[in-house]
Amino acid sequence: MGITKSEIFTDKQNKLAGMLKALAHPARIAIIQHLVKSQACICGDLVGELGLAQATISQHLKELKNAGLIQGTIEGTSVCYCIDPKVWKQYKSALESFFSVEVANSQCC
Amino acid sequence: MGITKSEIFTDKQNKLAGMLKALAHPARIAIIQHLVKSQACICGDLVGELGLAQATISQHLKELKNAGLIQGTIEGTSVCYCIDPKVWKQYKSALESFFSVEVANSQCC
DNA sequence: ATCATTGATCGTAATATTACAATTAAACTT
DNA sequence: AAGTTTAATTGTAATATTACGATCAATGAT
Repeated sequence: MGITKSEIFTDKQNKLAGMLKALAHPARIAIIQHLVKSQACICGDLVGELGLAQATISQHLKELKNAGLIQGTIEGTSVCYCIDPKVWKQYKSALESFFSVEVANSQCC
Repeated sequence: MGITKSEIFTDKQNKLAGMLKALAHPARIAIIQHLVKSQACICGDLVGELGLAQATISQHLKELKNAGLIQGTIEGTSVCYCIDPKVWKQYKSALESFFSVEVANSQCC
């Protein structure tokens, strides 16, 4: 039906999936990379950099904001976006611990 | 329009987004965790474990298979699924290098 | 005050995803 | 051979996502 049955999974599973989803789009990856590179930046920049319409970028920024990954502060007519280092580290360690499990090296079955 | 404009992003960005997308669902996280725990397992198991219909789980398994994360070998009437350790390590290092960039610790702007 | 700039929001269209019942295909069991 | 079991596939419905034009709200510039 297009709706995820969140209630049957653990909080951790839902949260991890949500984190991954927030970054599961090349535009959002590109935005994050751009923010990292310039350490602080303005939305208008991105509209020039990426080849997407202003409304579309604003939508992606909103998702990243909802995920807590970025913050925006109003700066005159423009908005200054940057990565929230605390949340970034949380993401990093959550994914690290997910991927750090040992996977059997033997052939399947 | 619902279609991602892959052509305007780099291969790396598209690939990374694809990796994240493959895991961006709690059911797929749960499947991976179950496979890790039991090191090798059978689909029927999962239908019992998770509370999803067989068709739905089969669909999620297909996506993980397309992403290269799991392999299935036919074993009589059932299929034995397990994680591909090589691809798993690729994911791990790709995400590690994405998250390893230093993010400014100062307040925004 | 008027105009320009910037970015959020609204409305809409196209496509993708999630979920499941029903069916099918393949291999085992009797 | 007939029936059973297992998992893939098909068809379908509901919802979500992606994208963009148009508009709106807020601030700055003239």
